[in-house]
Amino acid sequence: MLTKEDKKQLRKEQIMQSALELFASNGFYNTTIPDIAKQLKMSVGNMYNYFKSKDILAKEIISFISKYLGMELKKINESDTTTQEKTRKIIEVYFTIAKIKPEMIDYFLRVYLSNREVFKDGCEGMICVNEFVTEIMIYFEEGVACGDLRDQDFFSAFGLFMGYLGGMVFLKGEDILPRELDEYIDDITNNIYKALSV
Amino acid sequence: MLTKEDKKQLRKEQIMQSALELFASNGFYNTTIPDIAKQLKMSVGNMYNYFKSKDILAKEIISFISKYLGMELKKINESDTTTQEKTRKIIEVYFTIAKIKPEMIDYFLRVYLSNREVFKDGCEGMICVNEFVTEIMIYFEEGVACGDLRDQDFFSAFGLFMGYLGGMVFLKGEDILPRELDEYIDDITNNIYKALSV
Amino acid sequence: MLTKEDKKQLRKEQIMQSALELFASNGFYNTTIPDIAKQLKMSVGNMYNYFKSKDILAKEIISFISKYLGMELKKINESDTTTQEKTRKIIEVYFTIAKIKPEMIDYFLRVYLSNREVFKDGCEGMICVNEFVTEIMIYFEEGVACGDLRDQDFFSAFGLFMGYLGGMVFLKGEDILPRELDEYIDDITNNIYKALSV
Amino acid sequence: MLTKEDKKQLRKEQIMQSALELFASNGFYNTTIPDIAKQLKMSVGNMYNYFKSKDILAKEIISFISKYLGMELKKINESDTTTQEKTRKIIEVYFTIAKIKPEMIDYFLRVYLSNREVFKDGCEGMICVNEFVTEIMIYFEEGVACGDLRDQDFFSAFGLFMGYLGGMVFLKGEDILPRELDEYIDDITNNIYKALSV
DNA sequence: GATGAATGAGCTTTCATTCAT
DNA sequence: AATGAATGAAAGCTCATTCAT
Repeated sequence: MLTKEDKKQLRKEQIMQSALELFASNGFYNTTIPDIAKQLKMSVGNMYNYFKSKDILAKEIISFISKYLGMELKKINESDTTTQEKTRKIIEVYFTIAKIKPEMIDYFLRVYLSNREVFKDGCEGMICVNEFVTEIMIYFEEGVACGDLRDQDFFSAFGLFMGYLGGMVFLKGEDILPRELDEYIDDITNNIYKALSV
Repeated sequence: MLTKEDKKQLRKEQIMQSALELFASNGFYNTTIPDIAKQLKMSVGNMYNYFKSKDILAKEIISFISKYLGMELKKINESDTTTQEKTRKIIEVYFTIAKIKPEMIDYFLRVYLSNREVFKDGCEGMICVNEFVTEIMIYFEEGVACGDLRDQDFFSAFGLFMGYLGGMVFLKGEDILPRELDEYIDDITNNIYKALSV
Repeated sequence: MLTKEDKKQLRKEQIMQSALELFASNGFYNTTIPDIAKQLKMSVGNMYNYFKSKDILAKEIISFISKYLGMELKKINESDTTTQEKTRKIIEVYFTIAKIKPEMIDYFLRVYLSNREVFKDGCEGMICVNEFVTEIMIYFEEGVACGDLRDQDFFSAFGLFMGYLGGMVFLKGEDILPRELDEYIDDITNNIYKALSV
Repeated sequence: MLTKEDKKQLRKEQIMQSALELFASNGFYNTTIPDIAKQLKMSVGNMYNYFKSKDILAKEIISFISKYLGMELKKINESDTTTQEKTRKIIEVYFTIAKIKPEMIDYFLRVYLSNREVFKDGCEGMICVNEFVTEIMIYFEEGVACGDLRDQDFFSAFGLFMGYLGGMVFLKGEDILPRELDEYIDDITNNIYKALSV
């Protein structure tokens, strides 16, 4: 049977999931605590038994997402393939999540990146997206180590990779892309690999 | 001497400049009309003689920025150089603006891209950033036409270019980049050109 | 003991009563939500937990009044008397209410009838004063049925009856009437009955 | 040629006419001075050269209307006909004005009667509708004098007459009347005359 | 833990009126 | 007389958070 702790953790995750969806689709400032409570059929007051403030809720969500994305990337990093194949896999995973759990990527782009003031205290630098960034770093460093990727400043590579993918998902979200994200995978893999490889 | 029309236009631009700075540094929802008015030493009510609503103000600002950036890019497109050199110039201009008028790029990234609900009516698709996007399109198509760039989906190239640059400026803004933006210009030019060239 | 529902309903009625008084004496546009809240020693925000908007509050009040007046008239309609006596009773009831609960009649005349734009959505036609008008209709039709009243267009009779009574209360409110309303009952009964009877 | 005085008076009347229309159709509080100025293609500031305040403008308008209605009634009073015929004529005139210059009657009902606070200072009692009321009084007293009308309290008769007519126009305005106002003239004349005659 | 009424500061917007030109 | 920018107080409404139950 579930312990009290477990039950509380479960409830917290339910709240985070609901909040994640609402924040991602309506934005941080256009989502109210009552909105979240209503979606959960929970009282406003009780929400505060789980998260002391709206900001804290937002921060816990981004950590949660970072862990989730990090885990997915870890699988790729640990797989036994070429750097090129890993590059493609990362893009595929990113786009797949953008398709089946769009709220996650949207949260990343439209809540976390867009409202830095909310994350100022407690998520300085990349603290709250640490797991995710770490895996990208591993991907890059291993690529360099095995001689596939050029040895350049990590952030230069990171900006390229993540800026590019984020940009594409954003364009898709804005209904500006003429084709499905999947259909760009070849092009993008190609572009990124050409850019990063030796 | 200035006509009444001119004076009004001037005042509008002063308001836009002040609002631009405040929106860019504090975010759209954390900047209030009284904040803007106070910075201008103007009454709240009078602000509404120039812009009928906060949203409209935000929209006029993004159009203004788009025109400004578009103009800068136009100069590059019209210059007589190689595509590679143009690529570098675009990056330089982008980073220069990010340095001397950081509020412009910040507004782009943190207000325009981040609060789409505000720009929903009137800035659908890329209407309000039309001038800017158009110049990137020209850069790309001319590069393809003269055989320098690979002929791929425009958005795939656009996402790479703009996602990358935006990502770098963002990282800089977050104080995550270990070096100055300028110092990345070589790497980035290299990466982008490798990605896009034939 | 009172259930939560009951308590909420009670509070709603307290708010309606306060608002009714203020609207009736100061007018709809000269009564602010803070005014109402202050009279109730309640916070502005909390008011909105009971009524989603000032307009909705105004509409619920008129329905409330209509029901109250309708009930009073119903008693008369159901009493076993002559049409002439009923006519007098209606006038008496109307004037009595105008004396002991003047805010009700005033609300009717000075808020409901005077600010139609407020009641446009949701109170079209006579929806919100349905109960009241229905009883007048019953009075009239029964009077016709039993041969006491002339069979004429209902609205012609309604306009006479209600316009007349409203007009008198209005004149009283303006301090124009030289005598008390009660003292006009004979005259008015006489005039109306002469006008409507066969 | 027009003197300065005349020109000013003319302009004042133009303003009053525009304001009358706007007040009557949108209500006093929903009509702004800029609204009126715009309709007149005149500047806001200049409006204040003609009327020192919005309230004063409203008061001058009601006096203007009262004079106009008084004049029309005077013609009837001075005509050589029976009281019954005069009664009908008054109703006809009232309904005719309600049809061809609806803003006048609407102003009376929806601005003057409905926003007493505006007319408190300067239009106490019936000062500002004096000309109009006087003619009704003359109609009534002559009717009594010549033995056609019962000698009752004037206000009892006035309330009946004006309450009735006002009520009918109001019902028409609300689109509640099933027939045209004209078609009620017989009924109403009949009802009023039965009520008032000996 | 759970409820939701209560608070109150703060937001965007409006508008009668004034005043420099 | 004419303009319209400027003022500033005030309105309706929202919402994160608290607290009595």
